[in-house]
Amino acid sequence: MTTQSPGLHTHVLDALGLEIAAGDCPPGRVLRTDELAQRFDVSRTVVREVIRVLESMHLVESRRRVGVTVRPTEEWNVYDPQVIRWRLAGSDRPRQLRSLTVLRSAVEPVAAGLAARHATAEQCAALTACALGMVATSRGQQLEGYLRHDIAFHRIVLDASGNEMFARLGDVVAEVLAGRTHHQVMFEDPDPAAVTLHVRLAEAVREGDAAGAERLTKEIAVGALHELDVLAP
Amino acid sequence: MTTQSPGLHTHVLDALGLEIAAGDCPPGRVLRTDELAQRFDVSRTVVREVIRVLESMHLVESRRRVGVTVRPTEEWNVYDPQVIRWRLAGSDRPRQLRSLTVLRSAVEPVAAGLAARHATAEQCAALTACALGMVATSRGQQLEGYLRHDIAFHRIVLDASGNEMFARLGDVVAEVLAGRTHHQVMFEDPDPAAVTLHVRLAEAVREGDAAGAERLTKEIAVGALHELDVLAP
DNA sequence: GAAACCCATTACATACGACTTATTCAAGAG
DNA sequence: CTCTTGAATAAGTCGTATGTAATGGGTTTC
Repeated sequence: MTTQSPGLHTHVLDALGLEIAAGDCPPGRVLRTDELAQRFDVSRTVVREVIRVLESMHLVESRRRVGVTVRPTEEWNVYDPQVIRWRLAGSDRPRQLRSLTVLRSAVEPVAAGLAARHATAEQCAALTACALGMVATSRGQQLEGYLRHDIAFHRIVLDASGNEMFARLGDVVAEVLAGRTHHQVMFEDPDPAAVTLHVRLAEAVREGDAAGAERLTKEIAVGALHELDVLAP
Repeated sequence: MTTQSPGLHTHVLDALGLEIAAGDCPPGRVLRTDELAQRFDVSRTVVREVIRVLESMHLVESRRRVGVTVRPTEEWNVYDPQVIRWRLAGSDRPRQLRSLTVLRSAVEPVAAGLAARHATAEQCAALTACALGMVATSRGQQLEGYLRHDIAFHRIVLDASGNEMFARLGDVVAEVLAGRTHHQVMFEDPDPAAVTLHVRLAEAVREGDAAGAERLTKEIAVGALHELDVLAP
């Protein structure tokens, strides 16, 4: 998905991005383009393009005569899906999941309220279908299927809000849900209460009940946060 | 601030980014690296680095034999501060301001609630100072000074929330506030009610009143949305 | 005549080497 | 001790050459 083509550029970018996001290169560390070219066995051209991309993500800063310095975490473009993926693959994945879940708890209720007002008939139908799919896969170790419906559900709500900033968080939410499912052991079936909440949320949106949709989404978010508290220190 | 050095790369990137964000290059339009190199009178190397950066922002897609195609708006990384700046400079600035203000109305109340719980003494002091600064500049055509305090105020709240995703929205909020102030005619003094709300919000955070902070921030957001409704169609 | 196959064209992808420029650091002059 | 100056350094820029994949047309085949 991310690596559309196994090009040289993509490979080096991913490797470097992962290293930096994982903290292997602490802030202030300087990288030399020549060294990187040698290390990855690519030309300086490719390295420079990668550096430029990392620079646009504010992960590094390139200055003459000094080299490429890793910037402190607070300056990274943490909303870049690529950066999110790199960080979720690293060691502080729990902290990252918590930050993102708190963000979800702020955004999704408002988005759901807007969705209740603006959702089209097609979106309502799709939402109900996803909720049904979640019910159908909620028992019997079908976590992968459940995850797929869960992701689609939240993406539709964000899209239906009619706000493009919300809509573009669909990828972020997908990463969070996938990360949560794949992180913890997959022996447990999803929380039945959460399934019920999703079904009722689909109803609320269909009926245009903005306040109800917002409240139900808040409950879902609280459940997600609580789940994190239980499973992560 | 953004353009630290008037390098060739930065110049071309800004020019192309602005063009695309402004919609001068509609989605599907193909650009040729050779043409761009000629147009900007730079080498293909520079153009390719720029293209790579635009590609990482999902503004364009580069494919062999076909060229660099502009991607549809829905796929852009609209949380990239650079993209936000480009779009705010373009023609659909009102729409953009509305989207971002709705995002603020979702995020900032929750952030304020968290800030009331986690703010340090220094942050509380700085918040109060900003509120005082807003009061001091709220009359007599001192909009620039008011804006500076307003931006600092919201940035502190987002920082004090302790959530890095919220904290990183400080730049976005700054762009929105600056865009709003510089967009509308600057003859009018800021809304006195908004000033009062900020003062009370600083108090609520200092007293650790999370619910109050959240409610006050919601009121500020409602005011901002209403202001947009009045000034933009 | 339609579908499958092949090949030449095209524009990006990668590489390499030369030169430029800004920045730093240190040595030397005042 | 401060300021100036200059040498060293690593990124910035450029031009060119070659690799590579996707497209479009032409040919073959059934």
